[in-house]
Amino acid sequence: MAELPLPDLDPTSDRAVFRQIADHIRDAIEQGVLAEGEKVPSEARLMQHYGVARMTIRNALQVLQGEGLTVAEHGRGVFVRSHPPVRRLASDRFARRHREQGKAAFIAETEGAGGKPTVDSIKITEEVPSASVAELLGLTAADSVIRRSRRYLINGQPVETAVSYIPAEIARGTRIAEPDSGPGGIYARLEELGHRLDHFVEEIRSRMPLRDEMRALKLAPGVPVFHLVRTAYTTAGRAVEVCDTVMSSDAYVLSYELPAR
Amino acid sequence: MAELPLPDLDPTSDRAVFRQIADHIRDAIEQGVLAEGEKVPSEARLMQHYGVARMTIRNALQVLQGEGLTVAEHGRGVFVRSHPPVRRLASDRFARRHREQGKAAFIAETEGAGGKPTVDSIKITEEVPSASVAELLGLTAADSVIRRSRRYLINGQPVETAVSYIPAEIARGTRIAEPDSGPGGIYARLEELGHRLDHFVEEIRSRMPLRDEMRALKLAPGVPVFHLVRTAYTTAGRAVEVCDTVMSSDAYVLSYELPAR
DNA sequence: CCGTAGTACACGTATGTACGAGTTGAGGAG
DNA sequence: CTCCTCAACTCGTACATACGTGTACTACGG
Repeated sequence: MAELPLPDLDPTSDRAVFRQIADHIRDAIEQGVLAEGEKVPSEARLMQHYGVARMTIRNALQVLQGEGLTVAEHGRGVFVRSHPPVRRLASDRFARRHREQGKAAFIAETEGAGGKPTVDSIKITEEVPSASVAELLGLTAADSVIRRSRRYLINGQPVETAVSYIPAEIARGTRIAEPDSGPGGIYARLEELGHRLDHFVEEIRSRMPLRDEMRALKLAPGVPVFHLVRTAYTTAGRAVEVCDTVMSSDAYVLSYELPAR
Repeated sequence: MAELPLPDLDPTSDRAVFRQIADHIRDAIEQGVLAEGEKVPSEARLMQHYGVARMTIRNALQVLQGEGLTVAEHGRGVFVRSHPPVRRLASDRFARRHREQGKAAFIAETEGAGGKPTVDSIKITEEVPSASVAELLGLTAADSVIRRSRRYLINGQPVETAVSYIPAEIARGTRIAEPDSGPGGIYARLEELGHRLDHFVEEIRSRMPLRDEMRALKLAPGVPVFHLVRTAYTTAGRAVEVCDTVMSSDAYVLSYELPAR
């Protein structure tokens, strides 16, 4: 590794030393002096360069990690985070013409982009929905739902977890309540059952992942998630599915078209 | 403050002590034992309770702060983050019927929700666009754009920064190039100039804020941002504006309607 | 009664030390 | 030549200590 030219500390500045150091390294990353995947000087080297204690260096590195700029690997070093190729989700991704090709949206898209899609951890239960799901589906406290949860992976890398809720009255006993929901996915099944889909509403939040989500999606520290809740409505105006998904934010770009009229 | 009932450490666990402590406090927050805005026991008290060094406690608190669950206030204590009321952005927010009311989208919405909207830091320049903006607008390297940047606040709290790019050929000399763009905002001006708007395309990313963004939006540590790029297209199929906005993720829920056909 | 100075307490920054644990590569044994 | 051991280097965890700086309450004095 060539010598990384880091500036010296400014003793007259009232900015904390560890912040100054974080600034130096951040600048190096943003200006490409430290490229993606490249190794940041070790804690020991930085201590020597700046003449400060190890904790000061670690504080600085922690700042960068919190910003999602670096990842520390135990025993190897600290590296500039490399961003994986992103999936771009277009607003027509659930259009019927795609569904009629016989593949679920995720599989079709991923293969189209040259990736190897996998779905695992499929679990199906019947239960009483939470208050928010019940409200979205227009159900009362007495109704129950079929809950389909699963995890999506691209080339073995988890990118998204999803949980669908369908009124049990609709889905019970159908293929929707089985692990393999068949060609075209559950939206195709819903239409076969006479629920002609009209539109979806998606609500998007962004936040830091919970502990379980961090594990399920193998997220690096400092990577937020999209939390997306999609509700499917039929032409009759009835909500027939709610899908609650959590997506790694650095695997996705969401794209929507809005009317101006 | 009543005594917070925290469990003891599990010495047989191979989970790091500071992680165990973070888990305890996180559980207390998630189960509502520690409510929003409530104070987490001080570092000194936690040291005493667990019988560990201050650094161990600080590491634990840092974990929670990185997850966006708590905020430390110098001299006061550590508090459970309270989430501000969120603005829900609907996909019809740029519909013409709203525009014709004479108010810009942001102002109308905020007042409707009972908040006091402000716009500040309005800066207007003419410059050569970046490659990505030029591509979205379909411009060549020789063309320049009018750049309108501003910051939006609700009740004095900054929630969003936005930068619009409009081809200079369209906007130069018009009210679009002036700080006060007039009733209905720049979309109304564009339509008056004969550019009838047809639709918008929004691309949404989520990531941790840069330093400047953190300052401009007064973001707490551990709060990600939405990065939204909207392109406006006319009925003639021409892109007439690109708007690049950064929004505090805990002030917004984005909502979109997708066709199923 | 009010204002202010002082003090206790809170988190922020920084130093130094020690040991644990994962990774890597060099060098020796077979 | 190959395999294995071991040393060196890396980050992870944890201890102890000190002082700085912002906050809030109390007690004193005017």
